[in-house]
Amino acid sequence: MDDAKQQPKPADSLDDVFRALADPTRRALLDELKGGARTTSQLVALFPEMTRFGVMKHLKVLEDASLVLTRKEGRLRWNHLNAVPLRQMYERWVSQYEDQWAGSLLRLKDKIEQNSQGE
Amino acid sequence: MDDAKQQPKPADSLDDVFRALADPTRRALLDELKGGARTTSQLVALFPEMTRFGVMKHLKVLEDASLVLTRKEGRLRWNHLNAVPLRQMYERWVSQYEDQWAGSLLRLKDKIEQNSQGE
DNA sequence: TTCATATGTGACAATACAGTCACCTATTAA
DNA sequence: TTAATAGGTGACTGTATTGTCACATATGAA
Repeated sequence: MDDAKQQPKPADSLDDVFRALADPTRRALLDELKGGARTTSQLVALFPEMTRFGVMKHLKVLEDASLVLTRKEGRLRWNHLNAVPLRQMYERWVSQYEDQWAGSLLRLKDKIEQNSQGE
Repeated sequence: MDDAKQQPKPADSLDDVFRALADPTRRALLDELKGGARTTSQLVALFPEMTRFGVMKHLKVLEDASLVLTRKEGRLRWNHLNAVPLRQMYERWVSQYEDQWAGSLLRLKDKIEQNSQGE
């Protein structure tokens, strides 16, 4: 009876962030940016299996989600990783109390797998 | 020439987790589970805009991603939230050093928005 | 056993998304 | 100015995903 029946998705506040992270190519882009800022062309060169437009579209999705911040310098565009949305996403379900044990479990796991702390 | 040309996605290790979190309904399910374990029927009752099968399919995706752990008790299935994959996902891009400032920025943001720590 | 409740599953339709094409603008060097 | 490089965009197609149906299994109560 109400006309709001075709509402396709609830879409919470961090929707852009989650959708951006759903694609493995975009995650790989963030992996590259973790090492430092990159220009768009540098990123394109790192993904030869995809066209330039494909990479740029992914960058736009990441930028819309504020996961990537950009700064123009002449005709170059430097892409930076922004960790704040990642933190917000994480804290949505993990309170600072639970944080303790989740972090502990992971550190234990890492310790077991690495079995040494060199490097 | 090689027959491995149709590989559709890179798909890193946490792929299931990211894909599971991409859907707002699944995130809403996790929101409910943050308050404590729920049976499948309880969750179905909380989402009247979707069929039972829809909810169960989402639960299966979450379970495959280890974001939800289940325990059977008679004919009830209790669904629990598991925060470990969330932590892994977060730590992929945020080292423990960066963790400092990202967390600080967020706490600052919360402080500004709440403007009181009363609660 | 019989019935009701809670859960599990294969096949299907509508929609959303990833990736591509061709074409365009802006900055730098000669 | 001309040429080369870096970046930007609308429209299209194949595939993946979401949400639905009907049907099936398992546990608990009467």
